[in-house]
Amino acid sequence: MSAPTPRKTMPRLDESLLMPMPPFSRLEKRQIREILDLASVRRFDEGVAVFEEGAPAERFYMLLDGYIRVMRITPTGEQVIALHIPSGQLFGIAQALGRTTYPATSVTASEAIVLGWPMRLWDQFVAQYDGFATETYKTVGQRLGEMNNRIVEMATQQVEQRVANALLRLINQTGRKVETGIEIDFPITRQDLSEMTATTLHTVSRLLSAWEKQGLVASRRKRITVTDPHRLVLICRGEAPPSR
Amino acid sequence: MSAPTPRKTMPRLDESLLMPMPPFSRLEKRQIREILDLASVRRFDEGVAVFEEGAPAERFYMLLDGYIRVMRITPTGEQVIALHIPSGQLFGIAQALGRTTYPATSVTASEAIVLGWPMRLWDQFVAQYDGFATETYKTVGQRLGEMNNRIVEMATQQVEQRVANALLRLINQTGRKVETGIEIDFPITRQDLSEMTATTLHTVSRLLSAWEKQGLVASRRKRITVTDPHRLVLICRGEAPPSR
DNA sequence: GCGGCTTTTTGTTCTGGCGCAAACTTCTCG
DNA sequence: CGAGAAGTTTGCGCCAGAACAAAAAGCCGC
Repeated sequence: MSAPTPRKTMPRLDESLLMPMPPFSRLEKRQIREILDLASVRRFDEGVAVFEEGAPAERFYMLLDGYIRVMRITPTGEQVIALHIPSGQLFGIAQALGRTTYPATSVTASEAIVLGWPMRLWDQFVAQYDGFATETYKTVGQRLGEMNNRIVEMATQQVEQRVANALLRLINQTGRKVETGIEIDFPITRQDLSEMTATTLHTVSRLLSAWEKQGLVASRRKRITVTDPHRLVLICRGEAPPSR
Repeated sequence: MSAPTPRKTMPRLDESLLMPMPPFSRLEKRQIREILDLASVRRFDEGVAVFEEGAPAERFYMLLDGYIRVMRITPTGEQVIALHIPSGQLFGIAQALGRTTYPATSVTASEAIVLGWPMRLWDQFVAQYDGFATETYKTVGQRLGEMNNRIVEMATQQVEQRVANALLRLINQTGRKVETGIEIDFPITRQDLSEMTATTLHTVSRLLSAWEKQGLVASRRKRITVTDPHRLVLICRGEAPPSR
């Protein structure tokens, strides 16, 4: 799996691309030019690994477009999805946390455009560019908080509430408005959802079917639209009767 | 609960106390003196909150002696223990992750001695003291990794394996060698263990009883000694027959 | 050494959701 | 357009572990 995507250095990226991204937002055009000139650009197909858990952390990345799925695989082959990263965020920033290997695998959840820099530039970026470190650690803090929430959820909530929570988080972070509601912006299977919520694809399928009957969600193959987020919130708080 | 412990500024701490702690290990005696002179020292009884989740993050801390339990409480009152911090580590370092409130509650798991500084000194420490930031983020990275592991564990392992894992982690990080094995260095109840592993105190009690019969652990009220870590490792890998 | 509190143990019942199995639907690609 | 692959739905039985219940053991202060 994960066929190596051919390196493809695109013509010349415009500075305006990086301007709105938090780690670079305080920089001047000139500085962003420098940074861009040091970067390599690659396009990845959906479902391809950018880097694998345990590999030496040789590069760090900025997701320009698409979505990244951060996952871990157990010795017995089970997969657990830790989180999804939307475009505009850095990832693979092991160095920032004193690590020399990647702690998890990053797979593209959709087609994606990725900037990459050699890890040795990290300290340089931190030292040279104002706000780079602060903004980066803010992101780390958010991810840490999210993981914390997941632990609490998994420890205290029922499957139904966890799945509702996962859906809400997905539409908040990666939702796209459509006529009928909010759609998750990348292809996602029942299996994926089950790997995010520590359950089975069967249970997720049953829940989604039930919700669809009640008009909370609509789904096609690999696509999920939340049509009534409000009632989903009630479910994830346990304030609605179980859907099965 | 958590009666306010009277502020007690101790006579004058010696620089050698802070020398071996990673965040300060690269500093000179003179610098450590400066840092110590800015700190307030407090002793906390067991089971007292140093700060509460959601409170404005006004200070950051270094645990000089004892153990800290980091926990979160759900709206319905259930408690989840996120991790234990041994002495020599910083905690309450919200600022480092761009937060303005504490993300969790810190309670002393034993009597504890704590140094504290106003949060406004954080940026100053980072800028002024070599290695302070690096070492701190290394700790953050470790905690993040640990939380990650817990998510994977909770998602893929059975209760028995999770409890075995929790015990092993405890004796690794906070174990003290005794004649019969390795004892967890602070008082810990079945209830606590269940809050670390997302189960009930009843199930933990049954497991510990079974293990005690098999000679893996020995326990008195609030004290647990692991007498055969090796076999516990087998259990947490699922390579041993279930103990019930 | 006695009363009350906290912690632990043990028994019994009950159920959420997993495991297994099989059919069905939707996409893809030659 | 037809075959195969990938993804989804649904039914059924079972069991790990929670919920409920109660008693026993250990600890503390007076």
